[in-house]
Amino acid sequence: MMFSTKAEYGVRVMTHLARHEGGAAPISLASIAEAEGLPLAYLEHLAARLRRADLVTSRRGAHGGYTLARPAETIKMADVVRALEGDIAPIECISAGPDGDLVCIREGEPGHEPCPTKLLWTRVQGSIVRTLTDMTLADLVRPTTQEKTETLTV
Amino acid sequence: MMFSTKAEYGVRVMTHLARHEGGAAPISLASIAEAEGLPLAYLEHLAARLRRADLVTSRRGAHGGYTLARPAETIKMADVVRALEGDIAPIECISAGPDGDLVCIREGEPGHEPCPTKLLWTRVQGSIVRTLTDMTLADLVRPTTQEKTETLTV
DNA sequence: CGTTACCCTAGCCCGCTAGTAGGATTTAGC
DNA sequence: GCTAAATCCTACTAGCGGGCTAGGGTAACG
Repeated sequence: MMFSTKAEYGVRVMTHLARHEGGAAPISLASIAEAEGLPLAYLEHLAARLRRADLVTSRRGAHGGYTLARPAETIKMADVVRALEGDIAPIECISAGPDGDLVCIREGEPGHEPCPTKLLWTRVQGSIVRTLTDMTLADLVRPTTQEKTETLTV
Repeated sequence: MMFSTKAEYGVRVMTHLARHEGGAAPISLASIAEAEGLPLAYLEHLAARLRRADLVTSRRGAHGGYTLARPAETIKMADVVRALEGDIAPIECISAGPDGDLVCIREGEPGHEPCPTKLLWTRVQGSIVRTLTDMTLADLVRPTTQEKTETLTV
């Protein structure tokens, strides 16, 4: 398993919001929880993460709830997943340095070249991030043209 | 974090074997453990997985050890990772059905269309599997042309 | 002013990861 | 054959993170 249910549930919350966004009326978490069959108390944590990442906006009080912070077309799934799971790294040894590019933990220890495996993990990371940034929330909501056998076999 | 140290250590063992495979003499786990700075007892578990997957062959007794089961060029990294980590699925709800293609857990429950998010996870899964099957062990061992900024920024 | 919702903090349980421990078995070399 | 070097196998464990629950505080609508 690679992503936890945080990503799964959170993405489902986002798609629910995107689909039922008719008027300006916000949607309560409780109704989402019921519709999706997910525990409300847990969703609150995830909603908090989404809000802190400015992906949704909230309105408190009666008839309050959540709405998307911006149009679904402009919400990259990479941002959603990152808000929920934290940085996207396939493995501990690889992480994003301050300058933004990927570094191996033991890079710099003299005589100790970076993991020979760095090439592998950076490629995996790259392909994940690439597919995630190429998709927007709108892609998940579209009338589902169900492009079936587009994926590889395991 | 997506892959555990099982994948990391295991891949390092494989690259170590690929690089130091001069003659027919097998390489002991103890020497690998020392060279890579990894705990021997733990590597034994990983070596067992690699052996059961027919990726390495072992010789017991004095001067025993491990060798690659076949040339590095023919060893796909996807097989290595799968041997170590189990099936490659980005998330619980998606798994490989008996027929080989990906199914959503709650697919089939009537009225309940598959996760609207299935498209997302299958694409992520596809891209991971694709990069992993496109690389062989030989690619990790080559004189490392260090293709630096090929990866995306996080 | 009460109800409806979001918001925050704290904590709990369980399974898995990352090991350790200890022994049994096989082989090479003296 | 004996011994040392190695793989094999099973069992056990500490710790941590995931996946929640609990309980209260706070803003807004009617």
